[in-house]
Amino acid sequence: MIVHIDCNSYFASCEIADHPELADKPVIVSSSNDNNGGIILALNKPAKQLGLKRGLPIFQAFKGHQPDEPYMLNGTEVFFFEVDHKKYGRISEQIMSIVLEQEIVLNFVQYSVDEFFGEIPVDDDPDELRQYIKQVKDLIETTTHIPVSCGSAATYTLAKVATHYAKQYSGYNGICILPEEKREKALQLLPIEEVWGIGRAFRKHLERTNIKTAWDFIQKSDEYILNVFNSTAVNTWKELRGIRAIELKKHDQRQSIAHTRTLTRTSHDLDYLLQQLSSYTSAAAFKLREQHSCCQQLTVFLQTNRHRTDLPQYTNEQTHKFASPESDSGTLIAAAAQAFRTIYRPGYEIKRLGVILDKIVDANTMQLDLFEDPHKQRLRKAQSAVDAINRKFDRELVHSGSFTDSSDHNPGITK
DNA sequence: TCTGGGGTCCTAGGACCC
DNA sequence: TCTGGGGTCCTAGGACCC
Repeated sequence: MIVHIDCNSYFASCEIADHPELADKPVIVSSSNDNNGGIILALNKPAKQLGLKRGLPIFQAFKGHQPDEPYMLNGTEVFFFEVDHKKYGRISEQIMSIVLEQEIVLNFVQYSVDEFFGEIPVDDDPDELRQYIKQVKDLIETTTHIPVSCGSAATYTLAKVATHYAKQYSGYNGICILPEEKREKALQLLPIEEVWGIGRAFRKHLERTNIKTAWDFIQKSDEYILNVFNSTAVNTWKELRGIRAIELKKHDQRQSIAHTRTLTRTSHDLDYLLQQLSSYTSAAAFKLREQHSCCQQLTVFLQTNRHRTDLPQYTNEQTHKFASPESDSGTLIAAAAQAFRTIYRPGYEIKRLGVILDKIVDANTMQLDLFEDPHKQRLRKAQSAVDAINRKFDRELVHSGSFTDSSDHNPGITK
C-alpha cells in the first residue's frame, strides 16, 4: 500500500513548533513583512476561524494596520511571521531522515517541502497497516512537533484522496486508510477539483460533460478517456480506478533553479533593477553549486504590476544559452545583466523580476575542457572560497559585484 | 500604498534529416 | 519550378503541483 504523509498548515506549524505558547492562538505566515505588502501563505485553525484565508493580501486582511503595532482582528491578536523557507527546509529534511531511519516505510520520497510518499508492505490487514502508520506519525510529531495527516491506499492518487479525508474528519485522528471496498463511496463524495492532477483547465472541460465527482470521472470508458484527454489525465483516471500509473522520480538535483521577487516598490531605474537581478542571480548560482551542478541556460524576466490596470503594462523575458555549462556567479551575473538589458524598456514601472537557471547538468560528469582558460580555473577556486565563507556564516557575507557600470561586462569576484 | 515563490511534466510544432 | 513520406530532436509554453 502507498502511504502519503502531509504536514498540516506546514509553515504555520513550523513557527508554532518554535513558539509552543502560540499553539491555540491565531498564527499566520506571510510572504513579506515589508509595508504590509505580502499575502497569507499559511495559517493555523484559530486564524482560519477568524475568517482569514490563504492568499489574502495582508493590507486587505488588516486594513489600516500601522507598523510596529500588533495585527488585530475583531479584538483578537493575530501572530504574524514572515516566511522562512530555510527553516521549513531544515525541518522537512529532519522528517525525511527520521522516517528513513525507522525503516518502516519503503521507497520513501519527498514530494514537496511538506509532503512525502512511501510504501508499506501490508496488503490486506488494515489494522496492521494503521499501526505502522501511527508509529511513523507519532515519531514525526514527537520529534518535530509538526502535526501530520496520513492517507493510505493502493495508488498515489488514492492515497492523496485518503489524506484529504484524514484532514476533513477529525474522527480519523489524522490517519485514513482507503481499502478497495471503501473506494466507491470515497470517490462519490469527492468533488472532481479535489483530485490530484485535475486543475482549472481540466475542471472546466469536465464540467461541460457533467462530471462533478471523482466517481463520475472514472465511470467514463477507457476509450473515451484516451481519445479526449492527454496522458496526465489518463494516468489520474487509472490511479483513481486503483491501477498504479504514476511513478515518482527521485531527483537528487533540481532540474531548474529560480530566484524571483516582487519588489516592495516598483522601479524603472535600470541600475537598481540590475543590482537586484545580480543579487538574485548570485543566490541562484550558489544553490546551483551547492547541488554540484552547472547550468547551460539562463532566463531573465521582468513584469509590471498587473494589478495596476491604470498603468502601461509590459512583461518580457530573455534566454541566454552558454557555450559550455557554467556555475560561476560572475559569469552568470554577466549573462543575466546582458539579457536583461535587451528586454529593459525605459518608462515602465517594474514590479517583479527574476532569473531561472535551466538545462542543469552534473558538475562532476561535465566534460573536461583541455583548453580551459586559466583565468576560469582561478575564478573557480575563488568561487569555492567565497562559498565556503558564506556557508559558514549562513548568509551572503561575500558576494559578486553587481552591474552599475554599463561598460563592465566581465566582473570577477570583487567584494 | 500594499497582491508569493518556487518546482515538474507533457506536447505540439518547428527544424532538420534521409 | 514542380514534387512524398517518412523519421528524430528540440523547445516554448501550457498545465499542473506545493
